[in-house]
Amino acid sequence: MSRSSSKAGPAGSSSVLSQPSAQAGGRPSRDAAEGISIAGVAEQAGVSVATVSRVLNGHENVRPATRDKVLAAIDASGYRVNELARNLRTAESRLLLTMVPDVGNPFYAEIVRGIDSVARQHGYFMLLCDTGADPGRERSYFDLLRRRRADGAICLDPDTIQQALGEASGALPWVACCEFDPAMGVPYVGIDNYRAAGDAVRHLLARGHRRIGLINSDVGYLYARQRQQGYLDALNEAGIEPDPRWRMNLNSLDYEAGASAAATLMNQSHAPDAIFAVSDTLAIGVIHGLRSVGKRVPDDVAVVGFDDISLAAQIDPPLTTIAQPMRELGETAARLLLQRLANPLTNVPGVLLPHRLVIRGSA
Amino acid sequence: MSRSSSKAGPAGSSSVLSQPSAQAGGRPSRDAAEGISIAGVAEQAGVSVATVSRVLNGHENVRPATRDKVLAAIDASGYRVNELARNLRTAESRLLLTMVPDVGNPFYAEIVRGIDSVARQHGYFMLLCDTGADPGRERSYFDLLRRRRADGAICLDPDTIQQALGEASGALPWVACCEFDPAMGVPYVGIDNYRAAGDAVRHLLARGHRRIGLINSDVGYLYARQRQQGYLDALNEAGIEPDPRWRMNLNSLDYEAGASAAATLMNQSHAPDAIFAVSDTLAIGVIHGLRSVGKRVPDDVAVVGFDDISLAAQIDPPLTTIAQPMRELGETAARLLLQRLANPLTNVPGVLLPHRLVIRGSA
DNA sequence: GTGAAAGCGCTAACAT
DNA sequence: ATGTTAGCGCTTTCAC
Repeated sequence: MSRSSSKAGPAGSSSVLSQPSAQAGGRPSRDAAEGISIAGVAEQAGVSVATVSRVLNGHENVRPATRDKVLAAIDASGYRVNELARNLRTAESRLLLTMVPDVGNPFYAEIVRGIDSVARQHGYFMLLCDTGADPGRERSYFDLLRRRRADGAICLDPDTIQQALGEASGALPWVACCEFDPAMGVPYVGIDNYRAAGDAVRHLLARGHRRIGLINSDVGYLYARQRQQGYLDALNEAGIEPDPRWRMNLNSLDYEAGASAAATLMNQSHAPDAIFAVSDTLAIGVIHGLRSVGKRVPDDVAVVGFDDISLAAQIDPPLTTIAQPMRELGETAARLLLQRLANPLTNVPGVLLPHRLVIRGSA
Repeated sequence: MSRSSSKAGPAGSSSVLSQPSAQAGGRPSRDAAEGISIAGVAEQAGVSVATVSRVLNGHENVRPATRDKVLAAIDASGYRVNELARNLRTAESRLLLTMVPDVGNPFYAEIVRGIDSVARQHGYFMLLCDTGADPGRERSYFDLLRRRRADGAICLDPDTIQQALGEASGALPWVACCEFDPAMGVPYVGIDNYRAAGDAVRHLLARGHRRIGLINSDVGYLYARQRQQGYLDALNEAGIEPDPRWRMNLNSLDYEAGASAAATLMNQSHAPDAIFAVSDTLAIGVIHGLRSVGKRVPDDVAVVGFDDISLAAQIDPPLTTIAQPMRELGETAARLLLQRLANPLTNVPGVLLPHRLVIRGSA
């Protein structure tokens, strides 16, 4: 493995001169024990590399006796396929990448599980990339795809970042999940954020609230802009003029961010009597923040969240929220990607999954 | 597990010529952006592949004019290095893997960030693997390492799973984080779980509690066994005979698991008046479960958690817990690994980081 | 059924 | 400063 460090360059470092190997073409040094190749197995088994390759790949036309010899040699030598080489040959890596803005947000966890399970089911590995919603990091992960180290990718990063990837990336095998702009021409799966936000607000309205605040995430997210519009329109339809002072955009979805936003929101004369937070983590922070300024939930201020992470049911009071079908979102994203991989020419569709209002104690 | 390559593919890639056309402004792309190799660039630039390789790798001895020609050709062709080939040649992938039992547990998020930041700082990519604490999955991810697709790995999975990897894996470049058995001879970083658990229990004792329950995770985790021992010994030292009915082992760290465990625990005659949960997520569930059976925290039952995830301060009541230096844990693990990669021969040490009791409202 | 040999795309000696 | 060329370890025709 790479244990025989390569920085030392060729032949120098590991004094173990393996084979005369006279030729030019400085090979990275490697020690024999670790680095047995298919050729070594072939030699040990007294067959050709082609035959070894055949048994490795389960081809039919190998005599059982031969197969056994090879298997024995593999076993004895502890040989492992070097997939780098295999992939170079087959031009596929069987790796799928999933880019998320924040692995710490529980919302993504279930989605990721969905992706992972269908990927694995189809013989792919899914590897998670934490981009921190940073364009530079996003870009470098995308390069992994561009440079063939992964076969495909699923991106949950902000719309604005996706756009910045450049037009060239449109040809790459990736799909957008949860955060997507249909106009971008990339396959996607997500929910109808506009309508979902409207549903949340209409629930609050039905409960008799009129001064409804919105705690939103960064406007770099298209979903944030859509949910805001849903919020605005629902209010307008109810004949309510939305007060700009009831709205906040946060660049973090952390609990703390929600808590201090809530405190800020309440610290004004005409404060809201209900708050719609676009993420459960935010909403949980909001409840905490409300409590810290002496407000009771839902009596003084009602709170509605978004996502329905598992924690939502556990806090006090249990959170009323808009549920997203997270597992399915992930599974669908993976299927879309696999579909695109299998046939690069077909036009993979965008799909919208249903959301659902879950009424619990907070509103 | 060797997987025979699926039928998907190769034929498809050649027909890529007539690709997207989806986007407007449809100037026919003058090259099959997919297929160009270093040889193509060399040809376009009128130089040899060696020269192209030189400018690609920033070598000195290239005349500026030549370099420019090459750069232009690269630019015009949209060429990207095929890292598979590069890696095959250099025998390193610059990929680091991190295996976690559950990406959904917030405890791991900060650790992962720590790993990621030092990895990136050193020119490595860190990719996350969700093993679900499943031996099979763990094993297959480990194969990525074994088969050279990653240069190194950091494992946070249960001790029992680590052991099952087999002796051969001892030679592989990986380190254990948070969950480790010094006897295994693998570099590690973590905390003193035995002492930390003792500290938690002693705090409860100092608060006057005598019937202290333990809600623990699966015994497959060494840390669970160590914390249980710490709990037991602390009780014994205080002259208290630990009642086995106060102890539970859960195979999940989910909130729900904690909630129902708490309910079960309280549903007995001589119920605990305090509970030590070995994870904050569990503890939060415990508080919820306690509330659902009519117990107040901390008045009726005190609760101490473990980890100090950011949520711990946000719930009601704020959670008293044992803080682990998560970020540092991750950073240290990454440094250990890098160290081992740089010099496979040095004996990388195990390191223990300090924990700390954080007293808040729940106990 | 098995082997010989041609590359996959790249890097690095070794020439020039 | 640049070109030639030998592989890295593997899969896969094409012979036998």
